[in-house]
Amino acid sequence: MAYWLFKTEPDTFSIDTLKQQKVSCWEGVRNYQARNMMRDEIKVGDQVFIYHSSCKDVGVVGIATVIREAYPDHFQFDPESPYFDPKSAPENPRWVMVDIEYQRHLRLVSLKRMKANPALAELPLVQRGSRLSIMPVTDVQWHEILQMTGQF
DNA sequence: GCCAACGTTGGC
DNA sequence: GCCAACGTTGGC
Repeated sequence: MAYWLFKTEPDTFSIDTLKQQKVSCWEGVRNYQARNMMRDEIKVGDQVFIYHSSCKDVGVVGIATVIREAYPDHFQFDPESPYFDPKSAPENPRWVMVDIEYQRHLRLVSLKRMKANPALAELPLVQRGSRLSIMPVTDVQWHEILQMTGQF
């Protein structure tokens, strides 16, 4: 079982939306590094921190579980979708998604606090200018962030 | 809204 | 395969 962090803009899709839906696909990842992790490494049962970006309270806000491994993201074929990719062919889909299930909210762990924690210096999120939308989290980092919520 | 940092594209 | 130009991301 591995740990991950998924970024989302809460104006588009928030932890509250996920809680309401209970289960959701994670569509719209259009970055090769992030795609490769979904395609090759993310497994059913993996644990995911949900992170809110581009908003007032930037940081980790909750936990979800992976319930379905990579399969084609159909939005890439939908011309009406903002995630449409005209260069992707249905017989050879370029982009994939996974499904996750809501687990619980966490008390916000802000980016500011994560940046200030030396134990998280290697987290891609904290390293200068990283814009990865999906990134691996080590066991140590996972538990450190959980500790920072003060809730365990 | 600004802007730094990073990814992608395309000409050569 | 290099690299300059361009587009996007995301914190502030």
